[in-house]
Amino acid sequence: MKVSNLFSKTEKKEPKDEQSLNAKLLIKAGFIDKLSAGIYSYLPLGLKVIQNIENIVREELRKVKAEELLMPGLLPKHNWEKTGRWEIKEMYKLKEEDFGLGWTHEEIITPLAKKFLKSEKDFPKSIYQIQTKYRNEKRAKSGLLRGREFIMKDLYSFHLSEKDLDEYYKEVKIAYAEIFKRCGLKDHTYFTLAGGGAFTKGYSHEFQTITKAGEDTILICQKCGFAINTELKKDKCLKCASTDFREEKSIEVGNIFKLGTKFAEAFNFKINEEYVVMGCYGLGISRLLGAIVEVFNDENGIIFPKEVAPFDIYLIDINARKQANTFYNELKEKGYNVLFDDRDKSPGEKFNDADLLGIPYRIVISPKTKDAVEIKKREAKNIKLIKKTLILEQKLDSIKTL
RNA sequence: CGGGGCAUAGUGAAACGGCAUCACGAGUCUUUUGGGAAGAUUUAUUCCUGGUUCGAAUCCAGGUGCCCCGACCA
Repeated sequence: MKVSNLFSKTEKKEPKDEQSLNAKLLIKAGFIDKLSAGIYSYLPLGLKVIQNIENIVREELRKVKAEELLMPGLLPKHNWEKTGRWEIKEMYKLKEEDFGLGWTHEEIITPLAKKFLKSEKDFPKSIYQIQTKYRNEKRAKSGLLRGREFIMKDLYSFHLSEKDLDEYYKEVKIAYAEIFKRCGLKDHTYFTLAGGGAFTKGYSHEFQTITKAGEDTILICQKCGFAINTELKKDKCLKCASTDFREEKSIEVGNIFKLGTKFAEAFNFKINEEYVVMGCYGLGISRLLGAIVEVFNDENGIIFPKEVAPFDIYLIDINARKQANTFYNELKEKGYNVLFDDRDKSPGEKFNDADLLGIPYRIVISPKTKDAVEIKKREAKNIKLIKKTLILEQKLDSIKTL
């Protein structure tokens, strides 16, 4: 991709109508555009990151044998009356129509599963979707961290016993940990015990990413690392009984619930006279983008972890357009995702944009560099001179001197 | 849903009740090129509705939108 062909352009100034870091940086860099409070467009650059996150989620969920489907977003009142959740304030309802916009999908997936899962042989089963959700937030805030419209992955599992659910729940927990690790958030994300909200009366587990922009507060056990959401107000670790906690602000990026038989009862979903046991597992895709930006940035812009970055390399030429164009094509042939800044702009402006966009590697070609290129990791201070052939022969990540 | 703040060009800002101005961006042309270049030129129903006034971006009333704090929640 060439910068001159990009749909979006970077802004020199931050938007004045955003206070949160993730929204400021993502708008300034041209990843998203605000339509209304808590409602954003994902521009081509932002969508690339979203798709990278989605693909990580898909790959990890494949490992726990979940199948992907897509349910409607426009949902009939009928289903919600069965569970008594039509009156929940978060649901956007259409005036004079018995429809509402989907904020979660238990009411749709349960009767759908009942239609296809007919006998013991069909269990266990887990299915998920990645979809735009709508929630009537009284106060949308913090950019992508709390929107009225957002992208969410919701996975639902169906079991014939509580024990089987427990086992699957553990598998999903591991898959989630892997997802957050690949998104670069391993050291910032904690498995946390929390309340059940509108989903279950029991406990739920959250994946909480530490950031000052977060709206939750968690207590992290200093002994075993297990965390508890302060909404529960426990005074000792439920895992190791230690009372030594560290308090942190955090944002919930994933949440897993054991729904039990609540929804199976509402829709009379039984196998061999026993209600089906369900689990549900949410993960905020767009919120994750916001959280990543909140965690990884500096005064010059975003610093994307490599697996989610929109491109691998930001290529700049200084009075060497032709050589850069050749190298651009060579890099592409080697499988790199390259963003080539081919604009007639001053080098300083290109350096600034390279930093702002947060692409992991920046490569500069100029008459000075000859058969080498200048290469710099986004977070590094120093520039290295590396031969072109070396970069084309091996993977960038495996070049030790970088 | 309670409280506070704000609303002027694509973006960011200025203008005492008296000609809407500046910077950047974007378009065209010329010259430039190692951390946000230079010149010329083009680029606006001052959020909406009503009121006060000879005259309103400015004052008043109502509305709408956005941000922040609180309550609530992925």
